[in-house]
Formats: sequence, structure tokens, C-alpha cells
Amino acid sequence: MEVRDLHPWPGTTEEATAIQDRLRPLLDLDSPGPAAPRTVAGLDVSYAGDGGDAEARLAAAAVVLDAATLEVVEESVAVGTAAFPYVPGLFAFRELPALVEALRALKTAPDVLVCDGYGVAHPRRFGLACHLGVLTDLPSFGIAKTPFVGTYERPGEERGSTSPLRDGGEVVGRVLRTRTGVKPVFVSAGHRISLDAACRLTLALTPEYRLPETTRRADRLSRDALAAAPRGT
DNA sequence: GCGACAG
DNA sequence: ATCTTGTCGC
Repeated sequence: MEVRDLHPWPGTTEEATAIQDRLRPLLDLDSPGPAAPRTVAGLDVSYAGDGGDAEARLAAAAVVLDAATLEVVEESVAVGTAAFPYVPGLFAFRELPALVEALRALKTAPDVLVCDGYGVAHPRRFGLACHLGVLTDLPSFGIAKTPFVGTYERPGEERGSTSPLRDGGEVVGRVLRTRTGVKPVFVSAGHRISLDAACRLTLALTPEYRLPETTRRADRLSRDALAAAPRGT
């Protein structure tokens, strides 16, 4: 599938934040999103050794699932190097090159992108899910495992319970319980999809575990790819 | 100024 | 993200 180019690439944190500020106006945060997506792509990245280092070896995976049956439709992996040091708020720049490479290798574009991290629930309202949304122009949202920005109340214990994630006086996401009695996940819209649609899809993708099948499948694929490529393949 | 801080 | 033992529970 087609993905917009990444240049200019930032060399400093100042340049990186400038890029986020320049791309943010391109976001579509009003579209409701696909009513019934046929395919959904899960994205995730695994690291070798200390994943906090700059230039750490990594593998990015994109796994496309049939939204109805959750069966794998297509897979893609790209082994590479962390393209930026880990800086909260600039996290996307670490994995973007490898993720884009994995996406470009897909034969057909999925209907939605499910990212491992945040969308607009970000200091400058431009997390990884927003960035990938703009680069692909596909509906995209993020599912994070731990809090980042904003405040929230603990949602009910039942699967499906939610509570708004607020930051700076606005709702930037939703804390969603995907499994009864299990720690919730943090969902935020990225591009061309509503928070409601993102949460509905998240529940549809989590029939058994806390994390969606999309990210679980991508996590395993990226991990296996790293193990299978001891050097640079 | 001092912590906190997606993965 | 990754490094790790034991432990509680279905």
C-alpha cells in the first residue's frame, strides 16, 4: 500500500516537535469512521537488548485481520534500527521508519490501523496513531497499556465499562475495560475515526484477552522476526 | 524548580 | 521496550 514519505526527518527534539505541530492540522478528527470495517491492521514493534537506547535493533510488524472472524489476512515485518532516542511525546519517531516499511509491503490497504500507543491523548495532540493516520490517510487510533497524559476515574470492573480520559479541559480518550476484573486499556482516536467507533472496534478485537488480537498477533510476529534475524537481514 | 513520562 | 522468580487463580 501507499504511505507518504517521512522527510524531513528530525535530528533534534526541537525539529521533531516542529514536525508534529506542522502535521497536526492535517488530522481529521470529525469523521465517524468506517461503520463496518472489513479488515483491521495491528501494528507493534519489538526491541533487542535495551530498547531504550538509540539505534537499538528492532522489528516492526503489521498484521491484517478480518474484522469479523479475526483470522489473519496478511502479515508484514521489517527489521531495522531505532530511528530516534526514546523521549516521551516523541516516541513515534523511534518506530515510524520500520512501521512505514512494514505497511508499504502490504499488498492491500487495511480499513483501519490499530496502533500500540496513543493518538490525540498526547501533549501536543499528535501521538503515534495520529502520525501514522496522516502518513497513510487511513482511519487510525491507539490503544495504550499505561497512562500518559490526562486524568481519569477508575472505570467499572465489568468488560465494556469506560471512563473519560481528560486533559486540559477536554476529553482526549477513554479508559476501557476489555476484560472483567483486569486492568483497563487507554483508547484514543488518531485520524478519521471517532472515539466511539475506536472503542467499539477495540471490544470487537478483544474476545479473550486484555489486548486486542491485532496487537497480540503483531507482537508475536515482531518478536519472532527479531529472533530469526540475529544480525541485519 | 521538581517530578512524571506511550514503548 | 527489555531484563526476571515466584505466586495466585481459573
